[in-house]
Parts: sequence; C-alpha cells; structure tokens
Amino acid sequence: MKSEPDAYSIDDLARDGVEPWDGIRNYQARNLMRDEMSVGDRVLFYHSNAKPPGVVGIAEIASSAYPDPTQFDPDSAYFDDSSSPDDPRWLLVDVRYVSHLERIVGLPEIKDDPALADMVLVKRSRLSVQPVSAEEFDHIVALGGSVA
DNA sequence: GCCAACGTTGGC
DNA sequence: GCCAACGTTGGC
Repeated sequence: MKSEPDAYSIDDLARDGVEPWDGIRNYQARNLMRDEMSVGDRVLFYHSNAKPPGVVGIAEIASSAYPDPTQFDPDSAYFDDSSSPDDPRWLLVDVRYVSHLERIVGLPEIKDDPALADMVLVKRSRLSVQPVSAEEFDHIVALGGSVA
C-alpha cells in the first residue's frame, strides 16, 4: 500500500497504531481491499512521491472492508456526491503498524532485482493498492532487514 | 516542473 | 460503444 509521506508516513502509522485507510478512489484498488484482503494479512508500506521512493515498513490489515466515511463528507477532499449511503461506492480497510524495515528498499533497487521483475509496482506502478506475492514480500523484507 | 501512463468523463 | 479531452499519479 502506497502513501505519500508528506500526507501520511510510516512514522505516522507507528504513532497512531491503527489507521482507517481512507481516500482510495480507484476501482481496482477498492476491489482489492474488498475481495483480496483479510484481517491479519501483511502489507508492505511504500512511500511514493518521496526521496527516495521505496518500501519503508510492514503493516497488517486490521479490518475487513467497510464504507469510507469521507465520501459522504462535503468538507472532505474525498467527498463524492454521486455516492449514497444506501449504496456506498468507496470502501476502506483499517491498517495496523507492524514494524519499520531496517533500511528503505528503494524503487531502483526493486526495479533492478530479477526476483521482483513481476511485481505490479514494476509492471504497472500507478496503483495505490497492489497485490504482492508471498515470495516478493519475503524477498523485500529480507533485503530491507526485519526489525522484529 | 515535466511528462508518460493510465483512468474517467461525456458528447455523439 | 467509441473516443477525444481532461485529470491524476508519481518518477525523474
């Protein structure tokens, strides 16, 4: 899962513990949260639009998908007036902090690693929630160093 | 700041 | 249903 650290960083998640992952406004990302995530699933936390961009930590899914309240809030940047409470268009999941990696695994390193060539991040980078295989997950954690 | 790659919108 | 115009993402 990607986040711009200026908006919400791994340090913010470490401080907050659990955070509703609001603001996802992409159908593919929504469907992944709805259909492919279970409580306890591990998450790679990725800093996008960062210097450097890369995987910075580990989180886990702390809830199943439920309606994102910001879509109904006219004062929110994520407000969507074509969504109704009867039939919510946008969902979110709660995300819980697990750990930082010992070092950032940067995007260039990921792109250059043959074991990671099939990652969605490499093949189709512009998606804020992406599936990661168990092998890819373990490989990146091994590169970055697991703190726990 | 630039721009490539997508995703969405809306006229027809 | 097609597709042009437009908006967003995010690396560089």
